[in-house]
Amino acid sequence: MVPPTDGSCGVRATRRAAVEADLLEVGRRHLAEHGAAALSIRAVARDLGMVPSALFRYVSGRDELITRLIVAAYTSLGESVGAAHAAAPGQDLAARYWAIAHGMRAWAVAHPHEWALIFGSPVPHYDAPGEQTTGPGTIVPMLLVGIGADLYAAGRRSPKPFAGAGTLSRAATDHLRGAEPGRIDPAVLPPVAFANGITAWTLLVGAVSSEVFEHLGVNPQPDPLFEYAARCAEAILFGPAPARAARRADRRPTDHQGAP
Amino acid sequence: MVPPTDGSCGVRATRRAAVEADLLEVGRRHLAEHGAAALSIRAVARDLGMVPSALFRYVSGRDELITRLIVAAYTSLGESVGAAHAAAPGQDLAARYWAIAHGMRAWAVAHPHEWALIFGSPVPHYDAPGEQTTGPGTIVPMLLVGIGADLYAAGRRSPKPFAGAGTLSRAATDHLRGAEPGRIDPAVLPPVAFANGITAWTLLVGAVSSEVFEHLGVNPQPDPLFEYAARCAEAILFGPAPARAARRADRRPTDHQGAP
DNA sequence: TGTACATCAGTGAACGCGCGTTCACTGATGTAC
DNA sequence: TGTACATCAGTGAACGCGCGTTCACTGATGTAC
Repeated sequence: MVPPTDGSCGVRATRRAAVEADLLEVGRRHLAEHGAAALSIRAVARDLGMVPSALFRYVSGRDELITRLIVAAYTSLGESVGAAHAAAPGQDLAARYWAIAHGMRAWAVAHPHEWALIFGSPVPHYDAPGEQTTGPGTIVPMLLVGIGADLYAAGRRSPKPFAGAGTLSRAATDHLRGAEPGRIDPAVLPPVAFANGITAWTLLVGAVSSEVFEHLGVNPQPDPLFEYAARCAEAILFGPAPARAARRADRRPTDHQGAP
Repeated sequence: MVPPTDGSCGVRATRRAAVEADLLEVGRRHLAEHGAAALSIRAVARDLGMVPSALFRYVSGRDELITRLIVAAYTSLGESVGAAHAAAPGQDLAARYWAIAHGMRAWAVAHPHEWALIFGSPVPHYDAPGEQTTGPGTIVPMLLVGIGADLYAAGRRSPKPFAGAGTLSRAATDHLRGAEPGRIDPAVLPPVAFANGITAWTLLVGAVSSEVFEHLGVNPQPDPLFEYAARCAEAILFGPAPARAARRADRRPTDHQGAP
């Protein structure tokens, strides 16, 4: 038997990988149960059956644990929504949009505290390291912008809901566009398409947050409110086309509305 | 000199009122500096030059202090936006809308932690008493809905951006409409107008939160992005009218855009 | 006007708690020869 | 194959901290007679 010198297997490496996974898993559970501000190394260690100081073998401190959980949350959201988006037929831009909208909401309802971690107020006493979180954080908005780009590239619609949109500063969007170089070709993406994608994203995030955080009080029947907001976001992304939107709106309810 | 028996003046009443005011003021400052989760009775007492236990004469505990700050924040936002809204000419519905939109953003930028308190993730270990916060929390969205109602009452436009909007459940909106009985006459407010007001509100909150919480990273030039989102919200509220919106968009930048 | 009592604001000490992080240590796993 | 050493995971005690809340108390303010 050849002993592996790279440490990729062996008892130590295996155990370490297992503990690393457990650590994230338990961290996520604590997040879900107590929220981010209450996340404590000691409590996580307790649940792992370890002494608190042992965690410092895996994590440099509380902040790094939070950072990992933020990245994990963004990644989880991105994978979940990305899978739904990929399952939609590529040519049906509206279907791709609705896969994203409903995917976002479904993930948020299933992981409210993780949603709060990434879209709620910043965690106190924690400075987000932008370079680590910006990438995974832009996955979903870029999917929306991508739809706008495909729309534009196909020449099917020039997304110009507002004449004044041309004044939208490039500076305001370039740092986002540059977050994941190569994913979207700037040549086929006019600022207006970009702005529409981001604004649709903003409305969707707002609608989901409103529901998850109960901004409007406890809503006994949240489905119609979200569906309506999502339809407005669709109109923002695709440009104003009342006839098409109306047709879609009449078709949707049977497909997508939640339980009675 | 007639001694007042109602306790409305006198040394004690005067001092008590002063301390009550100081308490809220210091609480607000701590909120602004450290955030809601880190708000502590001991720290506030320190800043008031008091011993921690003294605060229990004014507040039953930490939760009540937070509740008061939440109500104060909602009220401050409502008064600030309400004043801007009232300053706009009543017949110019668009001007009223833009007063609200810019008022919200200005207040949020000036009070980011208070914005986070009411629109960010729920404060850990704190259960919001709905009955106290629902009222002040609906002031601003009701202003927007009010514009929709005026629009409808004036017969200037029937706000029906989506044919499917009729399916919007009354159940989902009635508990909101009932939050402040009498403020808006349900007879002149069809569900669609209500939904448009709430959705515009949702987008505005999302846009402001995106800026304040830096969801998209640090944006070096946030003005155009917000203006764009706000214009989309305007279209949601007023119904799709590209020509009018375009005219408005061309006029706005000089009136409303922020500092160069 | 004066006196006796009630109310109340604020003190200071103490309670038990959980927190993040450090440090020297033990014992198991891996490695070089 | 066997031995000596290095690496590393996890222990257990301890550090100093701030927290919310309680309690008996002092002294000032208000009130009734």
